[in-house]
Amino acid sequence: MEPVYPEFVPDGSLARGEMEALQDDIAEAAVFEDDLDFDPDRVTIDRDSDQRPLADADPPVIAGVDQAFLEDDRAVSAAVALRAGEVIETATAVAETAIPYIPGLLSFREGNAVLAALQALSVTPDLTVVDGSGRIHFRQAGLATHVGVTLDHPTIGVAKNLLCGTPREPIPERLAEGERIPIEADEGVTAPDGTVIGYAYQSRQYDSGSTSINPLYVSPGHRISASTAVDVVARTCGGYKLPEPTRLADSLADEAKGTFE
DNA sequence: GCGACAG
DNA sequence: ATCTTGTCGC
Repeated sequence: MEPVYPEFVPDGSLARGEMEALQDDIAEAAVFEDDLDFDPDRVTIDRDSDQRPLADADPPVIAGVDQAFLEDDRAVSAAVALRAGEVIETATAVAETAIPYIPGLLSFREGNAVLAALQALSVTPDLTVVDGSGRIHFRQAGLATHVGVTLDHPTIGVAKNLLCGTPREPIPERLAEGERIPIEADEGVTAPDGTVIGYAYQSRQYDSGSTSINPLYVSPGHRISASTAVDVVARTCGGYKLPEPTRLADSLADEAKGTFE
């Protein structure tokens, strides 16, 4: 995979206003509806789902990317590609973090590392799960959207915290596993008020007890709708809070740090 | 001026 | 994100 729109490749030397203007352009080019080359219902991490003799096609390849940071100004990005829960390829890459972490401008800090890791993959995933937000972003151009549009590749953003937007209903202390609550655009988002820009999704929950797990915040990156994005994430979670592609990329990024030190 | 803010 | 051992609760 390589950039289809080089003009969207994150440039950390831009002025803040220019970065935000670029995000507006990216949001304009983003497609927040299903435009996939595979059937999302065929997404699975069940290794045995492919044992049917007459399966008409291979399950789609889903990739996950995550970053870890070196002590200098470099980010290590790891990409893991899976087909039916089977790791078929991994790749890592490093890139400079031109700017510090600034809410709303994350893609200008980590975007190049992500693009480098995805380019290092020889396989072209059918969809990539990115750590961070997609459409749940002030200008509807979070890391997942920025990367997806730049590559014109289907992406989903999975964040552990909500950046902006308003839950349709207050998030309870404890959500049951599988529950999803729409996140709607408000005054702080450049989308019509009430637009569903993502979902709070409870990927895992303890059966009972005092402690509970927080939900994930899933949003479309590019070429997928908010509801399909949650469905896909639900299909890739296997007993852990994070979807398998992201979880594996997370640990790989940590291991890879030693390689670039 | 205050508050809120992915990783 | 990152610094970090044990520890409380499934």
